Amino acid sequence: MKTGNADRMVRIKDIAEKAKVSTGTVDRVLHDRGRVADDVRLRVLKIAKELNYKPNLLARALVKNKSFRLAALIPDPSIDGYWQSPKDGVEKAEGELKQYGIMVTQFIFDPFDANSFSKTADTLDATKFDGILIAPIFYRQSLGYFRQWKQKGVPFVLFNTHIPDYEPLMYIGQDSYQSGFLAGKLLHYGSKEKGTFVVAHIGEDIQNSSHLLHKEQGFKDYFFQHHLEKEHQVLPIDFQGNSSAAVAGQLEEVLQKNPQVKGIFVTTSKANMIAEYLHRKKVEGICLIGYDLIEKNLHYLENGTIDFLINQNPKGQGYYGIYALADHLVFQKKNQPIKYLPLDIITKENLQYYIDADN
Amino acid sequence: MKTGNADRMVRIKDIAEKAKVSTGTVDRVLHDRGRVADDVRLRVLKIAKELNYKPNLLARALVKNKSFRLAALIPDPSIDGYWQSPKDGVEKAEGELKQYGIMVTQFIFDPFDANSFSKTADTLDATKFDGILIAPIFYRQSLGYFRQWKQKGVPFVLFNTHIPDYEPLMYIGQDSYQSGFLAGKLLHYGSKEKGTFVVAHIGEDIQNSSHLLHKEQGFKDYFFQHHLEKEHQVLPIDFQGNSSAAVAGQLEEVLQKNPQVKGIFVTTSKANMIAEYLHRKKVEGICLIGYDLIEKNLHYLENGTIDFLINQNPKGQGYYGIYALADHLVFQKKNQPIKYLPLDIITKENLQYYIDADN
DNA sequence: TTGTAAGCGTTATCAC
DNA sequence: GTGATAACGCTTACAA
Repeated sequence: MKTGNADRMVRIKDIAEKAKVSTGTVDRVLHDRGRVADDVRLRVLKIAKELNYKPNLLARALVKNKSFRLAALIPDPSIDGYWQSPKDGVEKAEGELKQYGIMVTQFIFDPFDANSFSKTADTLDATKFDGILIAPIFYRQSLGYFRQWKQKGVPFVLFNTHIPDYEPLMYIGQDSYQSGFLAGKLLHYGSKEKGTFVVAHIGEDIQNSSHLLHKEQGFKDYFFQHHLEKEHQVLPIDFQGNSSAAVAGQLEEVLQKNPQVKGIFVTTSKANMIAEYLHRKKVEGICLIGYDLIEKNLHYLENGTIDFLINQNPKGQGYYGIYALADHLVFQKKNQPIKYLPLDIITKENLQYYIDADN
Repeated sequence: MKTGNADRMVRIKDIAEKAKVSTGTVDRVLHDRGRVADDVRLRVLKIAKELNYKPNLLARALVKNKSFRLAALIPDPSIDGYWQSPKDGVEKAEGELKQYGIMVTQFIFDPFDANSFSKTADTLDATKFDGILIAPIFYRQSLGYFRQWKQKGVPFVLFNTHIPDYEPLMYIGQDSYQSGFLAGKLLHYGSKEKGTFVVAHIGEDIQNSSHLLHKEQGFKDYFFQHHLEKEHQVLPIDFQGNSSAAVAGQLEEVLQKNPQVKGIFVTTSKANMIAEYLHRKKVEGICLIGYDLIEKNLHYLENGTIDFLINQNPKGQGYYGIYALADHLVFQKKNQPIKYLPLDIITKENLQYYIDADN
């Protein structure tokens, strides 16, 4: 039977009394604001440590009572529905943090247009914000802004895509390579006999999207590390075009040439396009794995055409992103530099717990 | 481009001014403390609503500065390692909430001894606590305490096992039935040819553990609902005894009698006992699914003997349990009555994200 | 029935 | 360099 430490919280006042100085002095020491004699400084520091002083975040936030303006640069969900979730997460966090003075302004750009990204980022006057959350899906274009923000001392948090240059306050998101590796496991588990697995890249500029290649590499490495290259051929394919019809045409051809295809791993959130074909043609015996719990995918997950979806908790990315900034600004907690969100394996049977309102 | 609402938070003082009364009166109205004229009451209420007043939780918690004593009734992790995680979760939450005056006293009992449970619960003087978190794994024995606590007005939160009688403040945990259903899916996906699936109950008094039966039922229903009863036989077995040796002996017999066993679903956290046998005997072609990320299971997950573990986020159960009480007591937020935690599917390849320090 | 004022722990602004 | 003191928004004695 263990009891939590019952002693009252140590306050600045306690330190002050013990050090025979005023609270103001203690505060200056604790915050390194200078203008304090060296011996006093050391004494206060020592006592603070002895007493294991922990600031009362409540009181701090209360007195600061400053409002913080955050900017969130998010791709347009009406163009790519995937981004609805991070947006929801941002708004959820905003709602919860409003009482701490957090206000979020959203800057929405076209995820398929690097220009739109730049233009939107240009309208964001960094001097007007205390922190920035951004999905830097265009690497080259992002760098310049990072440099500016760093210079101006505006902290920024990355989500979805990691760009370590210029040291963001934090990165929140996925481990692409490992998710591909996981997809390898899931397809192999479901289809152990000899066969071919297709890695389908759909509707993205592969050259500019290194995370898709990471996924592919992880997938290949699964079979490589398990010495399965002989039995299981991996066949990466770039599907051109963004319509179901275009994908269907190319897929038909692939399947004709490779009748021994046992599984398909879609590296983007477009698994529904493959599923549409498989379902319509009543193709059996091909396992299908994709990413992301978007509406269209869920439909095929529920009717059994898609076996698994790997979920990157996109809502959580937006949510924790805003929280990371708030923790930094309001509570002055320090953040870990990287937070990888779990690779959730979603199937029809456990889906409900991942789309519940408050996740 | 959408901007968060910029207006300053409405304070009690604002309402008071508008209603031409003092803050004290507003406070009394808002907290239903009576002693206030009816017309004033209505006026204040109306204005509060108009202004969309939301109390500043920070300030409230700060001034209350009351310490809350919570009791946590948890099974002994040194007897069943599973309980280490909820215990960790409780302690993590305690650490974070200490500054809000939350103190937790742990009451540890033997999970295999209903008597120990009762004795431990007896030592818990409910009048000394402001809230109770409990894993009520003994149904009959729990009821009496619930009744007492309800009577004394001490809020209690359940985790791991749901007992809706006497309306706990909240239940946090798993959906047993659905997890069995999920296990059915996973085994079937990995082994589609004709065969037998064993449902293994290990080391628990089945009659007293209705959740094990719920798991079994969910598992069976998966095959039933997919019209697979003809191809896939489900064979429930109660393994007697708690040692690996005992389990191995019984398992050997089962496998001899049923050479067509394609998968085993262990309804407890003891999958490692089955795995130990399969691994030692180098049995191939049997998929194995169990519960819970305990040390022994992880070993066999990592060497590939266990294919999947279903994780109920046990740490989260302890963590959210304490938080639920804190939200209620400190912040006076209202809780939802049930929080089902996701059924996480864990495999070797995504394990790392679920055992990371801060999950 | 209502108003006033002290105080929660921290920060920030003064005056010394 | 240092110490007093007023705020932040809310609760709660206590006074009126």
